[in-house]
Amino acid sequence: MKQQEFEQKVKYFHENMPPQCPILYSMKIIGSKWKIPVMWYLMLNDGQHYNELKRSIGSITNTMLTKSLRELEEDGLLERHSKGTVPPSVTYHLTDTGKNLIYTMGDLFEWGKSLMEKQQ
Amino acid sequence: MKQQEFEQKVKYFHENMPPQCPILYSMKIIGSKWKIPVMWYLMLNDGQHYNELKRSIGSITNTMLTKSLRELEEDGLLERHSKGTVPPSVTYHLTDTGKNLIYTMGDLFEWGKSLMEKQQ
DNA sequence: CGGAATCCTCAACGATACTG
DNA sequence: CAGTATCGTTGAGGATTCCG
Repeated sequence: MKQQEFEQKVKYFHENMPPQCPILYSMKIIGSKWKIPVMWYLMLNDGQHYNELKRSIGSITNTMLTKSLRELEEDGLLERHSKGTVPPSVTYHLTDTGKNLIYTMGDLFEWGKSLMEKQQ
Repeated sequence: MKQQEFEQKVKYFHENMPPQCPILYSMKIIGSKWKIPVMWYLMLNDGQHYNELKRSIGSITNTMLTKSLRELEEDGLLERHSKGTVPPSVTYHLTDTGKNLIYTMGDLFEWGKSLMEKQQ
């Protein structure tokens, strides 16, 4: 990245900044401990059931998985599909907004990866 | 974004995933409350003094500003330049890694912005 | 199977005061 | 000017148990 590109980006940020910072807003939505893992394993295998997802993630508790799913649903990053049967059958699906988020994370993935490699 | 692009990204993530997830790694570095604001105001005006930066951010305490600055320095996102004089004169400067991070946030900025607009 | 309810712990953060 | 030191608070997250 050139200095000039950076300055253009700064200018763009400045001119397009709404009252509340969109980055902080995004971080609030995806910043809690299990949000990224949930989105991640749903990305790898969309439409997983609750317990399937729980096994994929591994160490998450019911409390936190439920809480994360509810919040992500409320923010429109995923959808909950229930069949309403007994026993229950519920699957979770990324929305376009959710997929866009994952896609958006590509650059941060690269940034973190190169920093990891630099630090060891 | 098309479904095909998304799937290519998923494939890429999968094939390039190191033992520890780079996104979680990044979030750990910049996820605490004041990291983004500190980087942000340093981006808007690089080379600010400690108290200048404190006034820019506004509501941050000494404790948290110092802690954030130390950690960001340790992770190589900014540099601390001290003149070693009395009274002290210290300025803070983004490194290339730090500038790259800010630049990288562009997509997340857009994602959050469009979600904000959608939600009200 | 897919959760809900409760209780508990600890670390992040804040408030305040002080200093070379 | 550029921080430290100390203490108090709060809420995110964990552990456990129970339920239709």
